Amino acid sequence: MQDIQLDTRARTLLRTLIESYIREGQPVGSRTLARTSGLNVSPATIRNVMADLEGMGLVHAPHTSAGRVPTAAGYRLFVDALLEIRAPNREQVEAIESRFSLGASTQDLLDAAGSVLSSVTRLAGMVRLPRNRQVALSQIEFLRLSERRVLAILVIDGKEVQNRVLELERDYLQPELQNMANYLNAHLAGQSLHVVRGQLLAEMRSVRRDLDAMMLAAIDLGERAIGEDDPDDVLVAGETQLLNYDELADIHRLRQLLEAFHEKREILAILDQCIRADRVQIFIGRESGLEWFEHCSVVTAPYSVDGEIVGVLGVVGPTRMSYDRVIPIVDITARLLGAALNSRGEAPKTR
Amino acid sequence: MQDIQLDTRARTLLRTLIESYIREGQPVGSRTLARTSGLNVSPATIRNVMADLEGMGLVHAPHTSAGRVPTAAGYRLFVDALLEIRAPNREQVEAIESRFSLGASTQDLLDAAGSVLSSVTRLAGMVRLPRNRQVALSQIEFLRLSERRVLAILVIDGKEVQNRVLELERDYLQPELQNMANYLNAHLAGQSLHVVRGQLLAEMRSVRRDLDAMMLAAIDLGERAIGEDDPDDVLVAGETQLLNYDELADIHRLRQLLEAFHEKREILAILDQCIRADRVQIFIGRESGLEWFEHCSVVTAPYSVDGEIVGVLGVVGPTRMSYDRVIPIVDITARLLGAALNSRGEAPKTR
DNA sequence: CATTGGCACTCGGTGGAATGAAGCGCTGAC
DNA sequence: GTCAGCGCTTCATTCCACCGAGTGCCAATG
Repeated sequence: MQDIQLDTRARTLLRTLIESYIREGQPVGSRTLARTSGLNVSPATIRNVMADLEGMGLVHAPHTSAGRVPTAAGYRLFVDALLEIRAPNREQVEAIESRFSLGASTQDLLDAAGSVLSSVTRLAGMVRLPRNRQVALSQIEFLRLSERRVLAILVIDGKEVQNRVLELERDYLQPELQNMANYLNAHLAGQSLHVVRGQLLAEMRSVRRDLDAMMLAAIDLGERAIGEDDPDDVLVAGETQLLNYDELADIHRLRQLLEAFHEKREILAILDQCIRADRVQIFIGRESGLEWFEHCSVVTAPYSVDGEIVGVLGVVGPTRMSYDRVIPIVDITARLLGAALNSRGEAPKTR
Repeated sequence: MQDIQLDTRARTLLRTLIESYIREGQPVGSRTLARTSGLNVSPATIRNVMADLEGMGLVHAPHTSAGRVPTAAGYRLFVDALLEIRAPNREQVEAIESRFSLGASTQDLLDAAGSVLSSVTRLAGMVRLPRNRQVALSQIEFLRLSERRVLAILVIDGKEVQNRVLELERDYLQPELQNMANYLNAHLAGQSLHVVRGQLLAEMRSVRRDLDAMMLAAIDLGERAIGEDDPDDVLVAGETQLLNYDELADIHRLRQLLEAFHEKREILAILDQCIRADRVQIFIGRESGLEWFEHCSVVTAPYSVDGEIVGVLGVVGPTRMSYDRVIPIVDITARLLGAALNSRGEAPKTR
């Protein structure tokens, strides 16, 4: 895959070819290209160029006498160098924005993002749930369930609530637990979860002897409550949209695809690859490393809160999706989701 | 749809026809029937009988010279009168039983039930989540989140935890909340949720003037915490199994089907119809009231805890599913799920 | 009267041939 | 380098003939 210098004409042709193929879904012949490319050349000339492009592996003829179809490499070059991103339509932006209602919970916002992606792009949407490392812990409480089981309640951002059942070695009475919670709240509330965790660990290691037994137990308990992080997960929306695309209509493949969405593990793997990138990323066909993604592409963008990337969202669809439309939508959705999550951040501090 | 008296021979023929169609998925001709029915009659005779059956609307010929295919009415008669349920295979029962691991949470058990149904029957499984009216409330706690928002924590069966955020008219301080929780726990813990609710309402109405302000507030709070029941929901598993059946392979229908599973509302409606029946129930084709169920059947069975029906589970598949295999599986799964939920019921009382 | 064998008829599916359209490669001219 | 033209390849569609499965009807039979 050495990168190849193409003259302007070849680039124009490749671009119009791909655009046409994305629109029509059928091999594009030289005559069509001659008409639509805007260049003033004859089909014969175009045929020559196409032969070159085929030699470079950018296009491919399904059979001797059919038009050309872009290859994965062709798409790659296209999105990297030839694609003109449509300026995001103002109405669309507003339409998306309106789906993120102001008072919504994190879960609602994520759901909304998934459904926006899927409905606006008519593809399958997916949202990597945010790591909650950097969300602020506003309160922690313990509740004795039974002899050795304690329910830890984490209130995050003053809104989200998480429960965890802890199995303990000895029995704690409710007043004890109350005290520990008070201690932890006094010291740690308002910090982000991973900071809290770091502090707890640090305190446990270094200043152990300076603390009385209660605080020590409190720290231990706190660490255990925070430590067992939920297994990160991914949210998928509108996978049935993919039934609309003929090239995926092979029942067998389709089943594989839908099951992958169900399992989610592989989707997760793809999204995890993107979490570092700070802008829109595109995987074409097998670039994702999954064979059954042969005819699929993935467009993702990370979203961030407080300048820190907390998750990724994106869409999956046929390789011939209209990137010019999809890319800005994914981009905007990521931004707006980030913004929505952000604006909701000022938790009313309690106590 | 007057019920029709069929002589033994006609019944035998209808049965073998349907059995054959379920196996092969293709119209059944008179010769095949003559061979497989076990009756010692010629194809010609069978043709006469088939003409009668067709007159009664039990079978139908897709075109002049094809074999016969059962109609919805035919299936109905078949499952009502002709079907011989296979005795549940002991190994299968054990296989299913083993999927309900002993210590699992309610959610896990329900998931397991869905996945068992889908994998064993190779159809789409669904489980109506149990109404939690009759599960015992073992503990209730309140946690002040911010000025007017209180988190109510319901511990059910000593295991399950439910959170609800209540928006209140005035500010309550944590000690106040603690008192109210104590009061409620003392009076109500261990009762089933709907009993609790009834008690709360009764007390509020009748003995209002005998209670001090605190208890009154406590009762109000308790009522609000319990009152907003989660919207009941349904769990769907393995809907991609349906992609295996040719008769549903029409992409368009398939999409409708999968989207229905996604939406779940219509599935819910079907399941709700079954919640009263105390045994396996079967809907064939349009009997469910949904046109797009044309070629689908639904087999359901309620499951119960403590003798009280708390939910329904079942499968959806093509009309020509093998009822003799599916029915006992659905039946057993329902029983085993009930048993598993039951054995887990003895909540360790706290406090 | 129920049963049966026979016969003509009707469809749907299959396979091959014919036709047409789309499009390419190549060549030779400008 | 560009282009028109020619011949070739391939796929898709159509048409037709044919086969097989299966029916409906009828007349014969016990």
